[in-house]
Amino acid sequence: MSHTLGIRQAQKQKTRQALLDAALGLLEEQSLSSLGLREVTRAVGVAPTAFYRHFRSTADLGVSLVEEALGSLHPMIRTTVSAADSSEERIARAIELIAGHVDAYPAHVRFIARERHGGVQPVREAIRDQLARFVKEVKAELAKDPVSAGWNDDDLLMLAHLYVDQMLITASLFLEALEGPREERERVAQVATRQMRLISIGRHHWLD
Amino acid sequence: MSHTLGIRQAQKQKTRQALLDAALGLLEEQSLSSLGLREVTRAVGVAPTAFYRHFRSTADLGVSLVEEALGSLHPMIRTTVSAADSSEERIARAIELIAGHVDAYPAHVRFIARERHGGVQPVREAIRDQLARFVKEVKAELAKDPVSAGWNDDDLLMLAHLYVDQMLITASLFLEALEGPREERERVAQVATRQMRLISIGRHHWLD
DNA sequence: TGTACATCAGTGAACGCGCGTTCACTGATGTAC
DNA sequence: TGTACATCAGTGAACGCGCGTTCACTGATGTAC
Repeated sequence: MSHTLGIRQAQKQKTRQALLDAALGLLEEQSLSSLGLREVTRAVGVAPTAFYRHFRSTADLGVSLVEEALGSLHPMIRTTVSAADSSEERIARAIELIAGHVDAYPAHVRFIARERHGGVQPVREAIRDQLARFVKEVKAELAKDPVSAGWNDDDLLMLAHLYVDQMLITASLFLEALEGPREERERVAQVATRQMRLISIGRHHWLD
Repeated sequence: MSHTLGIRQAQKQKTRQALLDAALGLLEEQSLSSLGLREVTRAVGVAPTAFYRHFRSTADLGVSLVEEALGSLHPMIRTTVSAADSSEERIARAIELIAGHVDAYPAHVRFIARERHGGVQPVREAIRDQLARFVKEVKAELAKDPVSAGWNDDDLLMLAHLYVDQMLITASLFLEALEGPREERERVAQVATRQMRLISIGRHHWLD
């Protein structure tokens, strides 16, 4: 059987996760730079001082949230991009995948969109590092694609950036549409699909 | 001669502008949702209560900053986009224009990037409204361009969004590069140029 | 031009409040024998 | 298995501090005559 954590360790992890979850909830209506340690512990139902058993500061908690929000996304990004070009059907699948992720983890998506350019430096850096990894991985996927034959490194990097930024923009638009009517959601999907299509066309004629 | 403000009105405007400038400075290292009214008045050298003679709250001040940062940008955007397609030279000019604006008004650019998805709803809405105006204006410019002959409304809208988002992304990258070495700045310009080129290619083959 | 009154941008004291951080603590869990 | 000691996640009181907001005020500027 697999290794089981001791009772103490298990309880500690549970409290830590409760702090992360509570913070994520509170961050729907404010930025990390105004999030108070006491707010978070109050939401969880522990003493303010318990916070320090898990994080040095709210900035530190923010860095952990970045890992939680983006860390597990790498495999998904890879497969999405490797299938993101060529056929119309593949573009549609990629858009649906983004929409589905926003539906499943709206608070995480909001957090990343908000703090990417937010007021807390270590968190900005953590996000920037994760996005740089995405760009690198997307670039590697693109390099494998026959469509990229003859492309140089700078061109691949440029396209990888374009795809990653496009995904973030689309995710953020789907997020805004969550609170609107159903048709808003479809408008976003339609615009995003056309943009992907235009990028795909540009890609195929790049070396003309 | 032009109408001159009374001494009282002139002094009031001067204080108001000092509050806006001080806030913009303080916002380089934090988000609006954590900006304190007392911080701002302290930086200007007036009593905290003076703040209320000009703004209801820091959120209100933020909305004024949005107007200051984006309100005067519409003519620039229009001309940039109407010249943004077709030749390589025109793309280069557009990129230079963005780089120049970031150099001239880094704090304004940072503020918009930060608060576009930030924690203060009225400010997010003010930015969203201004960007929607940009999209509308860009779309109108694109419609005039011979390259857009035969394009339907949705396609024009999609491309207008793509251009506006691309400008914001590029501006935000130039901003980050301001603190780095000279070569970083040129790397950003190079990537942005190639992306504009790819979009331009996609645009020309859209109706193939 | 001079006078008397109105306006109003900025003042300064006062308030109650929640903040981050410190500290010595408690008691359940873990470990050595 | 039982016992004695160590660990350490979470507690609760206490601290000094800066916050947003209120209020009655002052005195320079504006206006009416």
